[in-house]
Amino acid sequence: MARTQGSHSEITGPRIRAAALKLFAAHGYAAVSMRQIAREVGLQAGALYNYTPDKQDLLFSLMKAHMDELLSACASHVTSGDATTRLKNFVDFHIQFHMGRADEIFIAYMELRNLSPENFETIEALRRAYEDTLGAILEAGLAEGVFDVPDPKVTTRALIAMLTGITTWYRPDGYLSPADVSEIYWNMTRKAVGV
Amino acid sequence: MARTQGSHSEITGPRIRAAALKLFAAHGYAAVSMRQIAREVGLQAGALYNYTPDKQDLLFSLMKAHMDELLSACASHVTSGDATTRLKNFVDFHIQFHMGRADEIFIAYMELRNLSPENFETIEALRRAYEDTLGAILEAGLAEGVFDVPDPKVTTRALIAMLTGITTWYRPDGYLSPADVSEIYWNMTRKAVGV
DNA sequence: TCTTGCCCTGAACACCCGTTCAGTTACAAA
DNA sequence: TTTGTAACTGAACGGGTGTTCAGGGCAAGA
Repeated sequence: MARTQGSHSEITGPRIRAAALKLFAAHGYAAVSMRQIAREVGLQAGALYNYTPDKQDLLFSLMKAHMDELLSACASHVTSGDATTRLKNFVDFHIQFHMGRADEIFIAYMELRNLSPENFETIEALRRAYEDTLGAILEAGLAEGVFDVPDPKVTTRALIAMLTGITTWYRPDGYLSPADVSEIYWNMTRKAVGV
Repeated sequence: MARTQGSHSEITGPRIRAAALKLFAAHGYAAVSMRQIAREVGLQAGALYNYTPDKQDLLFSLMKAHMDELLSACASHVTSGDATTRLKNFVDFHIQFHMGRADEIFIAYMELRNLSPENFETIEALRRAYEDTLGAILEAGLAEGVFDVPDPKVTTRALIAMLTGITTWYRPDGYLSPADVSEIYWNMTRKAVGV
């Protein structure tokens, strides 16, 4: 046997990425083998190398794609308005974006240490860019004189940690709708920055 | 060669645990081999099995010890007083306790998925117990009528995520002292619960 | 219909894994 | 000084690792 019936790169490629994402999130990058990923897709391990140069790059490209999507989606949702409006937009966006992407978030935060130094630097820069959009909102609120924030950098990290924590406990079949969660977290955020 | 000079279980045991803690935190449980841990301590891999039945138990006992210490220290620091006082005590305690234990915190949150199901349940129960101490404080504040918290369970998770996030960015050689951090986070917490 | 090349298999490469154990040595108690 | 045992070595076990590659089957274009 060699090439199998109905094999197409435009189908197999995404299936490999989806399987890798799921398995990395469930068991961790180091604990998942290329053979496991291949089995999940119904291939032999060697076939994966038609789609990725190596395992490291598979992880990196998943993380990079996630961060790129995050940044561009953020840029289009959190645009103009006064600082308070933009803060609310940011909170709503962050929650909505993260809620449906538990696996991606898990990997983006947990597997940083399994990236090669250069790859780490790339992802880290994107993460900082995302943090900076919130940081800029807090600075703007300070300039407008509406926020009460002693240290915008620290507050940024505190808020992002708080908001991202949602992914660790939220379940769609729980008693809270996404809108409920958004409201609770927006109120905490709002009060924390003194609005 | 066999037994080496100055070899003592009361010395080697803690050294193995310290090495495992450091390496697990740096590279992840799955990515660290028993041979790496042994090399760090200056032993052969086989010698580790005088101190742990297997690798899984080494991880579990590190996490268990951390959680036990956390709970007992918390119980002795956050005792009596009104809800606001206990909340401040909790925040101060959490920050102070977590600041010097970056490796332990990292493992306790990141390596849960590498625990066997029974071990996971044990650690998870301890984590819930810790969360419940904060939850009880929020409930007490509600009962006293001093906190403005719509959902104590969600607020608990939000606050703990926010506070624990400190370990991901705080560096002792930075521009902020532990007291500075405590003050910033206490103010955010205080305002978030409406005091 | 024939040919080109993409997609995949299956075997192999060299190496690392957790764990076990017979054997050896340093030390403490008698 | 002798003896018992705790502490450790070094080799071995079966199996898994990421990755490469020659070769073969399938589908699309000429």
